[in-house]
Amino acid sequence: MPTISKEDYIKTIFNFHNEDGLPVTTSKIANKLEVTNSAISEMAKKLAMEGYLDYSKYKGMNLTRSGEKVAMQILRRHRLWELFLIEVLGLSWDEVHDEAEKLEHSTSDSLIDKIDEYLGFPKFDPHGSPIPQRNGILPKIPKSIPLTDCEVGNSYSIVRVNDSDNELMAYLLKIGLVLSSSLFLSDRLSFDNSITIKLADATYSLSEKVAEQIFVAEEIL
Amino acid sequence: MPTISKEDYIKTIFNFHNEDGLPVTTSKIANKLEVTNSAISEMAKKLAMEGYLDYSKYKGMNLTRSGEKVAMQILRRHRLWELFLIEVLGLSWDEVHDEAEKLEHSTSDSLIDKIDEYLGFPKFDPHGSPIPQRNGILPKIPKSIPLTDCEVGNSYSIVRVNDSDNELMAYLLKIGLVLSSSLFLSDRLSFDNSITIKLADATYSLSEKVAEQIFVAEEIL
DNA sequence: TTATGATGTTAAGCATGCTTAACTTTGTCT
DNA sequence: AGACAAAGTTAAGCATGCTTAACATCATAA
Ligand SMILES: [Mn+2]
Ligand SMILES: [Mn+2]
Ligand SMILES: [Mn+2]
Ligand SMILES: [Mn+2]
Repeated sequence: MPTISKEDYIKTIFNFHNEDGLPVTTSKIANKLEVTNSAISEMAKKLAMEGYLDYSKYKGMNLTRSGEKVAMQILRRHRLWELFLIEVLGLSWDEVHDEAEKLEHSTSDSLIDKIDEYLGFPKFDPHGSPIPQRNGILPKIPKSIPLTDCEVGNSYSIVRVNDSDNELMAYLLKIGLVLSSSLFLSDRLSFDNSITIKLADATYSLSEKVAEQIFVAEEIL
Repeated sequence: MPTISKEDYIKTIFNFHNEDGLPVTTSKIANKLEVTNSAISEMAKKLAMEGYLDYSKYKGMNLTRSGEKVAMQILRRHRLWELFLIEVLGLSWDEVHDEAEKLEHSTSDSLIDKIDEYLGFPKFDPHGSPIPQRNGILPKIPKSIPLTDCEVGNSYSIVRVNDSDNELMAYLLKIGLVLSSSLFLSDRLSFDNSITIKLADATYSLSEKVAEQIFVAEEIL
């Protein structure tokens, strides 16, 4: 029912709210969607009018029940497409996000249900995010923390990666930092919060900004 | 590069031109796309400016080389998706056109090439229309005539069906009039040009408007 | 050949989703 | 508290792709 733009707004608001539980700010969405703050302010009014958002000026936004339902629908489409493109059509880890970003707006419920069935009703997408089920319920995610919050000297396994920048994805794929791989956190510079990690075959230094995108669980020894 | 609207305009112009070789009229496109004539006139000017059309007022439209290239691209996406949805995801004959009508605008060249490869580089879609190859070349179609031009007393096999109305498609599927099936043309009323056909299991009367959508080849006995 | 209806085009206006520029509110630091 | 910068909002305007209404051209038949 909503337009393509509105679907992307609603999805983005959900994702930010899901990160920290706080009302989502205008600037965050503007930055993510690469439009100006004023576009967000205007759209927020419309989405609130249409019942998708709770919004009061200067106070940020929260999805209503109805908005959350839309968000689940779009995330379901996005994440099932990502998995399908990798599993069935052989696209690579770093290509699927951009394709899914478009396909998520052109897929009927009946088609996405067929894809879900074809894949065997998977619970997680290729980057470790949970796939909303047909009933709108989001599978429980394994406990994980961002690499920025980890302790030097420990080993971790990759649980989830924020896939929204495909250049970053291509880099992580290249160095072998993919889902389920192990890493050892060997150092952190307090100068810039950059970290040093050991993967299977080599050692890499990652900036704080990169480390923020990577979510891990403590390795069970 | 063109917008979704423009892609649909260009595709529609190609299809009409392909039918009879004449310059395509404003009304035909307006009728097909369910917009007013004035929307077509305006868009024709823009598409001509952008180099996709030859167009002079009151004289109809023809695609340029550049317009034809776009048309091939969109038809390729549309028809490969239709086949893929049927072959891989199990959608039915009458469902795929509407899905493909949306997906054709959200599919990168690299993704559609993967689909093409997955299907084994097919030459025809599920309704008998040729699928443009990666190089933009349209496979040669088997010689066929509309059911309206057939002779009473002969047998024919179904070569192609115009799939743009999904209610009609569902009806044809229901009565077993699908690709490659045989029919015997037993009667024609000159009163309304309706025809009577015998399929494997039963006899049906089809209006002229329906018969126009069905293309057949004389059965080799 | 001229009237007439069908077909096609233009003009004005609207909704959507953006922009920039001007203005308002908020949070923070002194 | 007061000042200042950051964040957010509003106003005005633009492009796209439609609409309706008015106007232009075409085809054709008396
Ligand atoms: Mn993604
Ligand atoms: Mn999207
Ligand atoms: Mn079709
Ligand atoms: Mn389309």
